[in-house]
Amino acid sequence: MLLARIQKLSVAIPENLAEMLEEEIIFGRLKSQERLTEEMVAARYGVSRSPVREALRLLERDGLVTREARRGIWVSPMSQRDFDEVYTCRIELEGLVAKQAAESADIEKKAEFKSLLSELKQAQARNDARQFFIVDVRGSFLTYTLAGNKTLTRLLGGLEKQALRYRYHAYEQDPKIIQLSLDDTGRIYDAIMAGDGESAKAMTENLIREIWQSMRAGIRDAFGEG
Amino acid sequence: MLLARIQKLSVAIPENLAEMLEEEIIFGRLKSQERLTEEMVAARYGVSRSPVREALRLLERDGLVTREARRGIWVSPMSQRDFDEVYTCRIELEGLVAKQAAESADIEKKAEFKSLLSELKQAQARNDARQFFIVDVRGSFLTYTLAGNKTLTRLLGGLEKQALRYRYHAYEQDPKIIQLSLDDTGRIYDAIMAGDGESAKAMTENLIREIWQSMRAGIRDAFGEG
DNA sequence: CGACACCATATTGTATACAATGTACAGGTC
DNA sequence: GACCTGTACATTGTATACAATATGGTGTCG
Repeated sequence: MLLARIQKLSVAIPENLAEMLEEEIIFGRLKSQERLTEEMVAARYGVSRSPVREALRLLERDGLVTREARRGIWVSPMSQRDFDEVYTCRIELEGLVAKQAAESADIEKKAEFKSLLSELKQAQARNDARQFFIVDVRGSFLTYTLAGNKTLTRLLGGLEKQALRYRYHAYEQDPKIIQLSLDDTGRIYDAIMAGDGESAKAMTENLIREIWQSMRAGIRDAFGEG
Repeated sequence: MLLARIQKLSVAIPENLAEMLEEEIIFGRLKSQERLTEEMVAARYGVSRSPVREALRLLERDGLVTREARRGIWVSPMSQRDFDEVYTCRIELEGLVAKQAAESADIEKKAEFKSLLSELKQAQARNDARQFFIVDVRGSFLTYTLAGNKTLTRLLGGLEKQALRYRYHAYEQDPKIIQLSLDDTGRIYDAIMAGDGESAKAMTENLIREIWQSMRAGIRDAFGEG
């Protein structure tokens, strides 16, 4: 509904289902560790279990649900440990993708960062967190596209969604979190547009590391160490 | 058959199918861009299309097959571009996992590297590339286990398999490639056992970078730039 | 009273039937 | 002769029926 739709206009049922469930999970309407039965999901969306199974496989791939053979499927638990895992990986991979994006020669695509940044500012000004996150994710995907590294995009796609769960939770508790990253994000976009790969990489790593550290205690209090 | 079996003794059909197909792809019995129809695979292994579909989803997750909606499924093409993608990601993530493994306090598990190293030497002495790769992969999974980072393991699982395709191909062309990494691998194992995370990380990054560079031209000649 | 075994039920796993769609080839038209 | 169109076929996508298994409760035996 939100993330994958940016990538392609696919109309396949499993992908659409997955997108909708993703959004439910990211924005907390499906809570951590809540159980999902195939039949329930199928009934709810008016389809059979076949496409539901495939959708759940996709969510499993992206770490949003956890499956135990013949036992069932649950929304993946959140914990400080999981949060740390996601963020240590993100530091490395987001840094790499920022560098590769900066090294791209696609001037026109790079220019899109300008409008994205103003959209981010608007969303921030209106305190519209949901819109902020949506635009932020579009920025991530633009970076991925520029980097032109399908493998890296595939890996980051999953991490991004897991990370967003934590970020949205943090926002709910303290809305000013979305202000934290705006200035740095702008500087990173500038470095990418300027073709300064090393700088984009370093700033991205720092930004993610900072967000990680600033959120860490709150995550532990909310979900435990894990 | 080879890789996943190390992780668990699962007997689920889709996982087993995926393992067997993985091995076929890694060792080149299923060639790059060869088409796979669900019915074909199902008939070959004597099961219905349902578990085959799930197995193919798993392979898709790990980048070994490429799916186009309603068009079909192919063994993922190999190319220098794809090779570069896999290796730039591996440098970051394998470095990270080596560091986190070194920081583990699980002495007993760490000791397993000793026997692994001697197994590697044996395989090398006998010029048994297949065995060498199998043991090497076990070393990777031991490292992943020590790191105790499920997210990172999930990400690397896929990359590892893609990388192994290229490594086995390179071996077929020039068997001495398996000697390249043995000494460095030993030093990395030592650093992990000694708890020297930064050193393990640096050496791992260097090793993978070296392997990458040394294989790059051969990959291009064999599969094109992509 | 506790523990173990057994059975009922809920849920996932697999097989199969049917639907939708993309591809290739044949035929016709300009 | 080239290009477009329509139809047959191959293949994936979805629905449904059935099988296997894990869970929870109940009853019985020690």
